[in-house]
Amino acid sequence: MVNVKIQHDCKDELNGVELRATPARIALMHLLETTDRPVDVQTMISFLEKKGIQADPATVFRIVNMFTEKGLTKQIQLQEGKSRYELAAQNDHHHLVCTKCGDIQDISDCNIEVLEKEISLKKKFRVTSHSLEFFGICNDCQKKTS
Amino acid sequence: MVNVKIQHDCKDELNGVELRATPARIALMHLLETTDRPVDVQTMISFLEKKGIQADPATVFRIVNMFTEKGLTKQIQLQEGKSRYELAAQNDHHHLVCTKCGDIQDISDCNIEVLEKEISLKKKFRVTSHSLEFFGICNDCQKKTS
DNA sequence: GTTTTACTTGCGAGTTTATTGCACTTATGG
DNA sequence: CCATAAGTGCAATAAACTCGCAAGTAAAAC
Repeated sequence: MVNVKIQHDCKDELNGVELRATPARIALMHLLETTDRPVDVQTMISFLEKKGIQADPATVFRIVNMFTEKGLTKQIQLQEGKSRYELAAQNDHHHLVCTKCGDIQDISDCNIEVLEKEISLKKKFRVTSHSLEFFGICNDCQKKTS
Repeated sequence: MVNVKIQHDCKDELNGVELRATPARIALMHLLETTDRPVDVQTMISFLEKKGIQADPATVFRIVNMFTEKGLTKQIQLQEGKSRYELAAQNDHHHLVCTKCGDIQDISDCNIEVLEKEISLKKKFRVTSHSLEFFGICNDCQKKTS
C-alpha cells in the first residue's frame, strides 16, 4: 500500500518545466509555496538543513536560477545586496520592507499599470516589468520604541 | 592673481557636511552633479583615473558611504547586484532601466504619494521611502531589432 | 608659514553573494 | 534494472563590499 500523500510533492510542477524532481527542488518548491514572503538563498539552505537535506550553496543558486529561467519563480532584490525569490504564479504585488526588523509584507492591487501606459507613450519605452518597494517602519516596530 | 574658478569646486558642499575637500571627493561630487543617471563605483573609479586621480576601490566605497550618510547622495539598487549613487538633492523621481543596453533614464512626477498614504493607513506601516523602477526596452533598442 | 591634529587614504586581508568546470551521483524513461 | 541525461558536490574564481592599521594630507591653530 502506497502512502497517501499528505501534501502534493511538486513533482508535477517540476516535470512540467522539464526539471527533475530531486529532494532539494521538491523541498524548495514547498518552501516557496508555503512562505508569504520572498526567500533568500541562505534561508533556503537553513530550511533544507532542518529537513535533513544538506545542499551546497552552489546547488541552491543553480536551483533558483533554473526555477527563474523556467518561469517558476521571480528573482527580486530589496536593496539588501542579495537576491530573493518568490513564486512567479503569485499575482502582481509589491513589498513593504521594514528597515528596522527586516520584515517583508506583500501589498497588491496598486494601479501602476496606469503609469506604465503613460510611460510607454510618453517615453517610447516598452515596459516589460516593474519593481516597487516601500521602505519604512512596520506596525510592530512602531510600537516597540514609541 | 588667483585663478578665476571656471566651475565651483564643491568645497562648500563638502565642508558644509563636515567632510574635507579631497581631490577624489571633489571630482566625484562634480561627476554626480553633471551626470543625469545614478553612477556605480566602477564608473567612478574610471572617471577618477581619467582625471589623473587614482583611487583605491575601498576609498571610493568609503566616499560614497560618507556622502550617503551625510545626506549628499542617495544609494539605489536597480536589480543589478550592485549599488548606484545619485545626488540626494534631485527631486523625487524614478528610473527606466533598459534590460537590453542597460541605459537608465529618469522619470519624475508620478503620484506614488497617494499610494503611500493609503498604505500608511491600511497597513499601519510608516513609509519613509520607496523605490520604483520600470524595466523594459528603450526607444533605441526597439529600433535596432524591429 | 609652520606645526598640529584629526580626518583620509592605500594596502592587505577578509566577507558575502554568486558563478563555473569537472567528476561523481541520481532521477527518469525504456 | 539499466542507460543516460540531468543534477549535485567540491574547489576554484569573481565581483562587490568592509575593516584595521599605518602613512599621508586638509584644515585649523599658532
